[in-house]
Amino acid sequence: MKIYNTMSRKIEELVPMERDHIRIYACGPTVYNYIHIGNARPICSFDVLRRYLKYKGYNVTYVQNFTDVDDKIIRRANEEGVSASEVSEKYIAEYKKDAHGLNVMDADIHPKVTESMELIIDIVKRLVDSGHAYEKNGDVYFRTRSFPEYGKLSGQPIEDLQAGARIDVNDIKEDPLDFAVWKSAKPGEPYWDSPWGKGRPGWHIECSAMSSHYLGETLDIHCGGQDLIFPHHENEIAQSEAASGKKFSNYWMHNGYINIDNKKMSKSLGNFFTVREVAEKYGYEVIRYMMVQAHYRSPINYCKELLDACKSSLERLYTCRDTIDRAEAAASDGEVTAEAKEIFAKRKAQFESAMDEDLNTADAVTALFELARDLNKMSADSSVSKQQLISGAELFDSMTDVLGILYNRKKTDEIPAEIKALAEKRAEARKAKDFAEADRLRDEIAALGWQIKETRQGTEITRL
RNA sequence: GGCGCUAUAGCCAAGUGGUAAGGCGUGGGUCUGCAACACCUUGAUCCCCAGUUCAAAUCUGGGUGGCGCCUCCA
Repeated sequence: MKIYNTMSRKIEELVPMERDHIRIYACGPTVYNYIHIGNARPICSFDVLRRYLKYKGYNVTYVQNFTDVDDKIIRRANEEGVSASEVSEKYIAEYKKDAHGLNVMDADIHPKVTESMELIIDIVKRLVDSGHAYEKNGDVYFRTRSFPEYGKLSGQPIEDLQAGARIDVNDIKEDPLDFAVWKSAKPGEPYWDSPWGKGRPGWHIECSAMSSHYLGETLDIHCGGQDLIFPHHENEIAQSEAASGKKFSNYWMHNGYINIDNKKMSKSLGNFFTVREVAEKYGYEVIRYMMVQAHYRSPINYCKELLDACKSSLERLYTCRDTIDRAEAAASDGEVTAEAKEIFAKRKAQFESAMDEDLNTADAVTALFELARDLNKMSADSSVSKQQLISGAELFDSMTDVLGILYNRKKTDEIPAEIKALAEKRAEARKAKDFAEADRLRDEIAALGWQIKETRQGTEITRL
């Protein structure tokens, strides 16, 4: 399989360090608010990566941190008059609700900054000892010029960075390019004891510390949003490689943005929609589908029209899947025809070659829709065998599992006796060709929250 | 100013030099009491100009438009 490596700016063959094992580190959220749609993108995109690697038979170790100490968290805590940890704990829980709603698997390890202080202090110590960092007034700064390759991920020559940099008023630093790896505690802030006094970690150092601890000094893949390329990932590379002397990550993957009116959605611009509010209107799965229907590196322009289209597309897939089940229940035993085998093999190959090419989920979705059409036709064919439908459904399910969609299939809920009675009355009315009465009963059933419709395999009653 | 991304139908969106997937929507049709679903069908000289080539959405050069990053950000 191939993936686009931001470091080389090329699509490369993915070669793991260990043959069957892939170690992935994904930058997780700073937990000071509900996540917005833009935050949901890397979560979903890299969940698909993980699912596909597993589908391919790899053992995946996936680590995603929670940044639970940070200026924004502290500010929020002060605004609300609660402790920083109350804020972070609350939003970690809310994050998990959203992630689960989006059908995102939990990471194998979800380290928190507050629980990783020893690791962080240790790496800062090593950087100070080796001369890559220095302490000033209780702060510790990374000496950026001590890492000559600085800028290699973002493609920013170090001189241009300096020229274009927003001027930092902090004149404590030796060089404006230097960045904090440890910050001394200001009054009222949470702090930890360190060799440099009471303080807390800078933003970038946590990922260096946690990733190497859980995954080793060299990662297979490091992922995150495009806006993390600079400075976050650039700084991680500098710190990690300066500390270990080894390559930090073999591959770098970055997802594209979600835009609103063609402008980047971000918390700082305030033009964001939370996952929560969109999910209330459309359901989580429409969001998930929206992520998957485009390629992960392309921008997505978020709008109502897109959500509506995604919702309809998803319904088509659900209808197909339900139709297969009904047809299967009605079908009799028999062979999978050679023609069907050929169709299934073709769709499978189509799906895999799309996914192998830098996770082209847009093309993978095409394979899924074409399979859906094939299966709709088979389901309508009265001579189709049970085995053939089962085999098709298995393929269909394996694709939707990789994409992480169709996870809300309605269980055949128990139909209340009241509804059953009304449905029966309607069936009699239809038999007697009293269609006005039949339609009235259908409306009555709908008013009670149930939907009744005719299918090729008979009348079906589902919850609205 | 530096670095980079992008331009494909009404909308969304793939596309690996050989003559444009898929989805949504629209119009038409088949099926069904109706509806819904499904199936068939309806649609693009691929932003502009030049070049390379037997052949360009695809490669090269030059425009134009849109977007992002350049120490808060997914």
